[in-house]
Amino acid sequence: MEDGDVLFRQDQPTSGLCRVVTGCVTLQRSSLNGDKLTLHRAVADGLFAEASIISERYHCDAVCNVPGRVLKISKTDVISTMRTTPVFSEGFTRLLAVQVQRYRAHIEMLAIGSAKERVIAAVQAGYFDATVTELATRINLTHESCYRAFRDLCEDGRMIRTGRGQP
Amino acid sequence: MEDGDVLFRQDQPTSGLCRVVTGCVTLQRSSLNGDKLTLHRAVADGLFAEASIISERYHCDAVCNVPGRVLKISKTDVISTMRTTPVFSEGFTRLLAVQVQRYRAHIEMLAIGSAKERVIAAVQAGYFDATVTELATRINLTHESCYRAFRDLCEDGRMIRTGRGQP
DNA sequence: GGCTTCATATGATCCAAATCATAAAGCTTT
DNA sequence: AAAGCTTTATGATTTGGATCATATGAAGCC
Repeated sequence: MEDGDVLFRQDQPTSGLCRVVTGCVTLQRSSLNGDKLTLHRAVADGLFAEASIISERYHCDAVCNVPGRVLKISKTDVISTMRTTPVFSEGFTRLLAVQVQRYRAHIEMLAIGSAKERVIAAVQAGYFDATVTELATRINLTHESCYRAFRDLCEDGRMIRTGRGQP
Repeated sequence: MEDGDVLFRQDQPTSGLCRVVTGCVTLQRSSLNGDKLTLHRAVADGLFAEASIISERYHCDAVCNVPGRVLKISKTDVISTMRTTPVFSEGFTRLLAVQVQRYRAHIEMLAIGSAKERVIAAVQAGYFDATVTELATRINLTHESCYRAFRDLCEDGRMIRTGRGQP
């Protein structure tokens, strides 16, 4: 899996769920006006496309972010394993529940009105793992506003930034 | 269960998941500055507090919206039933997966910049089931902006509103 | 009936974030 | 090393949504 590789695309029929062994995959949806929205990012040992087992079509694109390896598990395998192995069921359920909580937290973050507060919340939640532009997009801000928020927060002494190159 | 009844509160230890038989329950979180955020609304036959089986404490409040009956299922019961009854496991998983999709759709909606477009998307998604104020809060708008969006959309001929009293 | 409360609705004003513009630093690539 | 790209960064301007103010109609209550 190389950088930019598309593992599946929105509206394609679902084949099953995926496990990231190494590397990183982002799930994104393109809206009608063309701009992309990152919904989830799966890193090593993370699962994605969990919803694929219940829906017939993927509802977002999966694009490779960091080169690595991905394991595909077919839909039928998942369902049969769930029937035979309760531990797997439990683990899978737990995983989905964690996702639900994560999304809830994200929605809560998006409800924060002020850009500064939203940026702080995002950084505290560990969202700042790539570029500022990417962080900004994830929390519905322009990169300009995000840079300014960083600057102001540093000026206020609420944040200290070191080594810009690697965040 | 009467209107305004609190079924559980944020940070209380979890007891299990709940099923709405009749009535309606909203899950909401209060932020630090005191204003509430609706995360989910469960109507008849809906489950809520699914995440309770994996976390030790509730991470939001459950408040009765419309009087009715709610069934509580203990955490241990859920886990043991999952072990013995694969069909239950499957159904539960499906439910969580649906939730994940719902949240993803919601996040996507919140990414819509223009108030007018966001309101349209919300209405199309079936969010307008109560008051305008409530709809506005759910999509991170003030009720004023929401009313204006409705008015403008009607003026543009993109929407027709009838019978204001009951939406 | 009169009172309160809430949802609806709109006008006026303000402000923060978007937009537009520009530039330097860093990094690939040729 | 020069060219081309992205990321970081900030200034100037605009604008759309928030805020504040106000009014009306409907529901509930004593």
